[in-house]
Amino acid sequence: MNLKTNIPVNLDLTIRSGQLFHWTKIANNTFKIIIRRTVIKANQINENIIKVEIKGEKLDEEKLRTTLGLNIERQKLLTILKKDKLISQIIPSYEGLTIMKQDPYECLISFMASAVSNIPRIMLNLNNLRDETGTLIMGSNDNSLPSAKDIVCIGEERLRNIGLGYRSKFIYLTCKKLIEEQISLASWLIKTDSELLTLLTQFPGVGRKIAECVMLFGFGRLSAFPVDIWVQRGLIYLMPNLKNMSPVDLSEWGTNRWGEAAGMAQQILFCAAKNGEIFD
DNA sequence: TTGCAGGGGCATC
DNA sequence: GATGCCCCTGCA
Repeated sequence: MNLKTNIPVNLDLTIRSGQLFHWTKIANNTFKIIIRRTVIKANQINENIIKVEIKGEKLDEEKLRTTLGLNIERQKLLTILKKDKLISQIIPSYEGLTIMKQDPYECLISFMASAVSNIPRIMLNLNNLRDETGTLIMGSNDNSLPSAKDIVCIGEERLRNIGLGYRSKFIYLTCKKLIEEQISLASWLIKTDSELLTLLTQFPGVGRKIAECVMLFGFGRLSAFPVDIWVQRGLIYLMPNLKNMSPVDLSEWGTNRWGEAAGMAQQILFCAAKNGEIFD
């Protein structure tokens, strides 16, 4: 199936931008992405076409487009950011970047695993978690992420053996809470942003940063603005007068400044800072 | 080899 | 609000 976009997109840039951890590169411009019980092979044909093949559970075209971030109004968001004199200077390298849409539960577990870690390690931990405790996706060689129930059965010790360190306790307790309180994350889709932030930060091990990531990448809240060390550095480079603000305050600041384009702004800032582009 | 920093959060003061 | 601690991996 070919997915077309009206505005150029860059799959490679998007996938490697640190928003999704469940993927492998299998060829030039071709990636294998695991989401829930589906394996998506995505191959960028040209700047407006991505060819996809799927294994496991079916996803219709609309769902695939949403998953790959092709349905958000990027033209509109970029227009907002380009009017901002500060951030507009770093946009050109990242015009093809988009925000993908993950499963809320998988996104929550993934970003809990990301705390005080680094991308290679996060991907290693999550790969091992899937391989050792997930279940095989029919018609593929890949496992899906274990469910909350699975993780409760596995126990904290097993998570530690997988290498998740002190995050193991938090992930275990969060899954226990999900099961015991019969929480359906899907039912949170109708919550307001501030309600969602409050609910997410009630999970053990989930503070402002992780909650904002889950809102942005799992719930499609494009005005969320997660602030980690890289985004903080990026902001301070562009606006030195922000240097005394805490990450929590910067998060609010970003959402207030860029509104519905805040999520896109943070992703651009994150990439620019990590690539060393914003330092001279 | 060693030391350090890495997409935080929490308890304690 | 500031500080120490939680774990372990990649990297210099």
